[in-house]
Amino acid sequence: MSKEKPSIPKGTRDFGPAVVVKRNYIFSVIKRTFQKFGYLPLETPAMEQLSVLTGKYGEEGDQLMFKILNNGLHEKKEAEKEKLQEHWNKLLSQPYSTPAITERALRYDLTVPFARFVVMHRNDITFPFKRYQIQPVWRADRPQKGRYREFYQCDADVVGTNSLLCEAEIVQMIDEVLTTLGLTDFTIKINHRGILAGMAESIGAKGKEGEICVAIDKLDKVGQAGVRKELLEKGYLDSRIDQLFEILKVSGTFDEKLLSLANKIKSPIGEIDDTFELNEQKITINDLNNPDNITDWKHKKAITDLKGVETYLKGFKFNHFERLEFDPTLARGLSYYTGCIFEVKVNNVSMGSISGGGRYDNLTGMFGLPGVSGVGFSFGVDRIYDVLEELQLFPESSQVGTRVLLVQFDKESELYALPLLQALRDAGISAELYPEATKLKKQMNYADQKKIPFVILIGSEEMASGKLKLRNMQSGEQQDMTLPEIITQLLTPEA
RNA sequence: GUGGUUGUAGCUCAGUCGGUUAGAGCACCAGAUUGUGAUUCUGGGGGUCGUGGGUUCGAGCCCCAUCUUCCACCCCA
Repeated sequence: MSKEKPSIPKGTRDFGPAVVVKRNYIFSVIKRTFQKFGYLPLETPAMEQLSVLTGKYGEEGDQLMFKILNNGLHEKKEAEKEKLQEHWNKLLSQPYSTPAITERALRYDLTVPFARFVVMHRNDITFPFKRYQIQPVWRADRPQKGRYREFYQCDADVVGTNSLLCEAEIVQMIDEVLTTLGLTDFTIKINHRGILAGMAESIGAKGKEGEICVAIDKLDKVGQAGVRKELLEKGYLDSRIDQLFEILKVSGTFDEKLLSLANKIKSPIGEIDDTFELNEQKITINDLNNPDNITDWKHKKAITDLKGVETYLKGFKFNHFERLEFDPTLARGLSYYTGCIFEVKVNNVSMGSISGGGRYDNLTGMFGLPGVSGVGFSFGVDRIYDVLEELQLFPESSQVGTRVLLVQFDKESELYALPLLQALRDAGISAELYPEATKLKKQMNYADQKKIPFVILIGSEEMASGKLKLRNMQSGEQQDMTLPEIITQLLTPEA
């Protein structure tokens, strides 16, 4: 007999019945919306080949990946042991994984496996291909609030089209899901990798938008002073940082911000590229609507993409523009995004982003299928759950369960109850019979604990008369009724 | 990966300066009540004080290690 206390790995959780019911409610809202927009379900294995995943999420991602130890390692033949030892030493000496030790890993997100799927089945699927996927992913991150090592993502992605219609629909889906869940105060932030690249170039840091992004993404957290400090440490000059803040100083409506930024990043201030002609032409709102009028400038696409998304949304008569914010400081790290990027924040709750996504032009290219652009986003269910719990937004109706419990007294009443139980179930009422003829107190208590709203008592009197005793557990009222009457009553929605 | 934090009954937590047999509320079980839950009353069970070492005559309390929780970084859903 082991005295060992059972436990589960760090950052993982069990979900009890009450929690699963609520989680399923969230899943169902998300699924319904995805399907409404024409996305179909897909599932992929929990583990992928390590080679499929490595290098797709940057250095950090590679480190946070759960790698799977090859099986049979302890059974290797004597002759191979020395070689194996070598590999182990290599593995222990530095962050390096050898195929002799590990060649599989748990999936880190759903987008890369999806790209892998698309490439593998390129001949079987019709493009544009729209799929949604709701499965757990694993990251060896250190657990924190809203941060787990095993968590669910709900992805919707479409590959095989460049159309900004997809981006616009993503905004709509986010808005619809969160609104349906009862959330009202949230912000869908949108930005574009081209904006970030343009800002980097404008301060003479072409190609280094990575470290600039990491810094400015914290603007709302540590303020200008904090960002300045970080950039100074990275070797940027004060004057350059001033330029950066000047560019970021945008305000007003979506269009006003876009226009302001368009003029600020149209021409690099720093390290002038000889092949690039300084464009003094002032961009106007008209130019945004007819971008062909503008002579080409770097990162024009970022501006016209964002404008295009807005135009589609206006066409949809999207009426929640106050929730859509163009935020040039939004800098999502995932290394594969190339176009628009999204992030969603619920306001006035202590929780990071609950959704994010973006367009990626070269994910399938990494698997040998170039020229297939894709865009997608993901909901973090675990975080949405915490937010709904904090705001007490789970509806009572989302709590499903048994509606009526049959209480038995002895073998005779148990047998008598069986056809009744079946009839109730046939009528679509979730019903259960207490499986033992124990004391009434115990059976009633069971109904109470499970919050079963009705109990049917079947004793000798009831069997003799055919009138069953239906007890309302909330009010305590009971009345004698025939089975058809009971079924009618239970099917009537509560007033 | 860095810095901090937490762990005592199923749950939430007390536990004084290191000193006898570690407590409370809730929950659970039984009875009051052999055809009635939630309310009331009475009684009961339940602890290797996260784990492993150390200091001490003596450790829930002090020291070290380790695991876990939560938080801030890095990064991210």
